[in-house]
Amino acid sequence: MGIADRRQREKEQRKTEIIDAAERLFFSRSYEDVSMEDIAREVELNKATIYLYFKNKETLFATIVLRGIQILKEKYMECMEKKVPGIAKVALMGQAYYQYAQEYPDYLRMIHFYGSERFSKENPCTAEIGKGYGTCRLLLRDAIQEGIDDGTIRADIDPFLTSMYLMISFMGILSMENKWKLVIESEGFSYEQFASEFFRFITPAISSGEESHKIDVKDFVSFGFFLIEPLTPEGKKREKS
Amino acid sequence: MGIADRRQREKEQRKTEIIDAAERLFFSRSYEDVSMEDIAREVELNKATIYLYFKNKETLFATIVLRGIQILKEKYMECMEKKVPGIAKVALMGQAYYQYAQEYPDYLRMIHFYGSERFSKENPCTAEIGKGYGTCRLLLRDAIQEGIDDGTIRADIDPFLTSMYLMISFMGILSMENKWKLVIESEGFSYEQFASEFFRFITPAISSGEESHKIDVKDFVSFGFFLIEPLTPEGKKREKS
DNA sequence: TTATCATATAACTAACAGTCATAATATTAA
DNA sequence: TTAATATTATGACTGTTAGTTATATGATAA
Repeated sequence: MGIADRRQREKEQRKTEIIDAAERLFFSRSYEDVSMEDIAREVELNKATIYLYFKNKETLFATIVLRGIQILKEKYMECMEKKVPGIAKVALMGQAYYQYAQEYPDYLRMIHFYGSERFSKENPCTAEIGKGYGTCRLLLRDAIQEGIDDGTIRADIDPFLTSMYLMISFMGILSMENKWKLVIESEGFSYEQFASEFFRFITPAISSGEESHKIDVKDFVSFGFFLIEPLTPEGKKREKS
Repeated sequence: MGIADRRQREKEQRKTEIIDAAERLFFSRSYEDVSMEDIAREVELNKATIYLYFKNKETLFATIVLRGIQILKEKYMECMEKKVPGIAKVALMGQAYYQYAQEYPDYLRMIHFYGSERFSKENPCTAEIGKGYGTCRLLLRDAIQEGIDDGTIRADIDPFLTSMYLMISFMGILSMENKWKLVIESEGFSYEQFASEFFRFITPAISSGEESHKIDVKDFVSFGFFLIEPLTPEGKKREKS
């Protein structure tokens, strides 16, 4: 069985080599600007060989997207394990998304591109990606439920709907590299401010508002909150004015 | 000058015919699934003729997107003219976006597709589209400012940032036709509930909370609020449970 | 040494965006 | 009316790319 094993290993390795090569190219250029020929050249194989390992270009792309989703999922799971009130877990998940966007901008770009209607084929990866993202949202929902139970999150919201709203907001706000970055900067805000201020904006929508459970944003800065830097009392930090 | 005038008119008309034909196709099929040949066949012209009127496929697509943006812009301007408190204008704009998504799902789909990184070329339409969307956001910002001034919106938020957050949320929530529709429905919610409940969720983040200015959501239902149907007191309307 | 099988490839097809030389048609000038 | 000119339309083309196929290579097993 040793030989068959080795061949299997070699096959997996080849596949990984192809993914790695494709990733290098997709990280630096757009989907349309990377041809299968380019990838073949990068991995030093014939184009047709790639088709022995991947059904098509979409599947190869999706495989890389899946890598990216797995990393995000792990970040979310870590948030859930923290021993903090529910609302803090929600905040941590917001921060996790932000950190992810900083650490893996290319994965995030690919994830969002894959989300566009251009891809919605029935390749097995798509289901896997959906499941990965779904897990993140479920973890967020669980965190919200915890917050409702421990009194830090208002009890009249639905955990599922709220997890959707927050997920969509996170995604929208942290999707667009260059899309609205220019608009934000032209108004005298930094991208960090834009992201961090969002949490201050959304907090009243989530928080139970109970004095006894009230959480000071500054508390969270200490353990790495969504807020990158403590806010001034009046909550404004415009650079120009 | 009559002849030159007529020729100009005829040229404009041809252009419109091409746009109309392309629109019919792009409404029913995706960008990639509509070829320039298809459009040529639809408008009964040679493919090369289309290139006399439009630089390329992207520009033709962008022209249709621009049509869609104009309609949205008009909706937003109407909201701004209403004689209601600032927070109500914000709500009306949320509702305008929802109504738009119901009335023109195909335009909305095209708008969002055009927003993906696939297009970011320097064709003049792109700038025009950006300006159109920008106008909507500016109107929303103005409504927020009005709300701060009249005391219905909390004064510690920045109108610009808040307009960005709300715009991104509206877009995210109303973008995805089928993307999360299945998820929502599998949880026993209707798409309408999903959209309307969002406003109830977000209100505490915007509202000044001043008792004297407090606005009852039911007040808005009467003049066509974002909320499609009055919510039950506990704010839950799950169909299954 | 030879048969078998998986892996790799060169050469191919089909589809599409965009171009160009040429043709058809309308306008102007004689 | 007719010839010259400008405008609009077209068939046939190029170049590129995703994906396929028939064939070759090389390792393993008999």
